[in-house]
Amino acid sequence: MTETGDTLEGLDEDRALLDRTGTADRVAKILRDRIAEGFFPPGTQLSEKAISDRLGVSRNTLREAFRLLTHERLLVHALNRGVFVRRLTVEDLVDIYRVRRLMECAALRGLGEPPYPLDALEAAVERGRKAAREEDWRELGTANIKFHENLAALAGSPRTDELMRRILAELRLAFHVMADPRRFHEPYLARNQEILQALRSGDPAGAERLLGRYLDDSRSQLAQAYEALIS
Amino acid sequence: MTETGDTLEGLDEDRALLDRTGTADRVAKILRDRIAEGFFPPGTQLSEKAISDRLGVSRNTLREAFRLLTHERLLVHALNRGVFVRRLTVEDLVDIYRVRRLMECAALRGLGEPPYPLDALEAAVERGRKAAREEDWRELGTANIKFHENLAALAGSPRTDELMRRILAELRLAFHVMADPRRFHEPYLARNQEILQALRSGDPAGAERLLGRYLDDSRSQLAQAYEALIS
DNA sequence: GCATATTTGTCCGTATGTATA
DNA sequence: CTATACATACGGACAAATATG
Repeated sequence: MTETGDTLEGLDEDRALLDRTGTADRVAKILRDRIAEGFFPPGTQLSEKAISDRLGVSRNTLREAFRLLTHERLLVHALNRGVFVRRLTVEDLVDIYRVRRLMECAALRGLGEPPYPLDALEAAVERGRKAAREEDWRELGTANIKFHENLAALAGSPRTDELMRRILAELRLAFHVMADPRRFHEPYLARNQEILQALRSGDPAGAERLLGRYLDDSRSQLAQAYEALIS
Repeated sequence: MTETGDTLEGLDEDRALLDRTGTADRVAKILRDRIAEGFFPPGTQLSEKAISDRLGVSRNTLREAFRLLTHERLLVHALNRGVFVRRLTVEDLVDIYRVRRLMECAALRGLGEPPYPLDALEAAVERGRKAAREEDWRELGTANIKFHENLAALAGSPRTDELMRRILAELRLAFHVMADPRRFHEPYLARNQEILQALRSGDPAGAERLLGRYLDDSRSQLAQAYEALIS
């Protein structure tokens, strides 16, 4: 039985987007978005033939797209068996939070004198509040992630930005298999606000403390629920 | 079969997976090594036809290898023009050192109580001393890089390890275009030893201070020389 | 600016190897 | 063990873009 068969429906609309720039990159973007929104859940096999037929591109081109996403760790490649949407282990989760703590705290610690460019952080919080009002928990999760992406961006390093994008995209793989998204996203909106407030008042050290606790709590909660889920 | 036979059974599959790496991966490794050793200097165009002919693989396979290396930032891809060995800008250099400072210092700061697992660091220093004795400056540069790779590895995070490997491979692109490699590698051997000594004596904070100065000095020296070189 | 040769982008058909039912 | 489905890798084809004279 193939998990692929039933989940190919919406791809026809994406076909229209296949104009301009490199085909493989465009295909990768389509698949990346599908994975990010949970359309292809972790564990799904992505069949070369099924998808290349549906998207109207050759298998060679699709394979190039697969390579891209494999390097972004969204797919895993089993030799002679094909590619599958990554299934995170608990160890992966723990490591992702280890890196987040390293990078996000280091970004705050490296700040100079206030004021800081906090516009993007304000926007992310506002986006989260709107999502919470509308009870759109997936959107709230995305907004929270955006907040921390922009937090790390305070380091002012393109490579750090890319690393954070990658690692948070990975983390989203875990979000999509959680049963009760509200419980996993709503409490952290207020805590993001606290962090932002500390930064606004020129207290990066305090913000770093809050952030450290935030990450520890989030990791514990997620890892615990995740462990129960995949066992 | 004996009970021993049963417990060893699974290993056969692992062995099979080990030798059976795909052609594209093997090609990528060949090219990666060539680039790392400076055989293909930055700016070189890598022709699809020339290389696929020479290596005896099809163009499609070679292109997959190119994709891998492009994602490792060792190659750049110009649409309809081909792939070229990456040419670092001064901004790239500065950003690489920004990330190094972030990651390496954070790794030291996150250390718990001594003693620490310093074997790999000792080995890297020893390798550097040997290279210095033999006046093999390229090898000394490699040893210094290994030292810092293992320094970051103290964080105990697979993702951090991978990031450091990638970023230090990028940095090597700059090393290869430097005129006087001795001046750029020899002074730092002693400073690595100092850092190691601080760690041995259970003083990670001191090691972090030394490391910070090391990175600042190295960056300044490299960026300055590099700027003069590419202008 | 133009015409030509070269190189890349994309796709196809096929033979072979591999895993799974 | 066999059959089936799928991935791997190759070589060839043609269009499109680019470089060269």
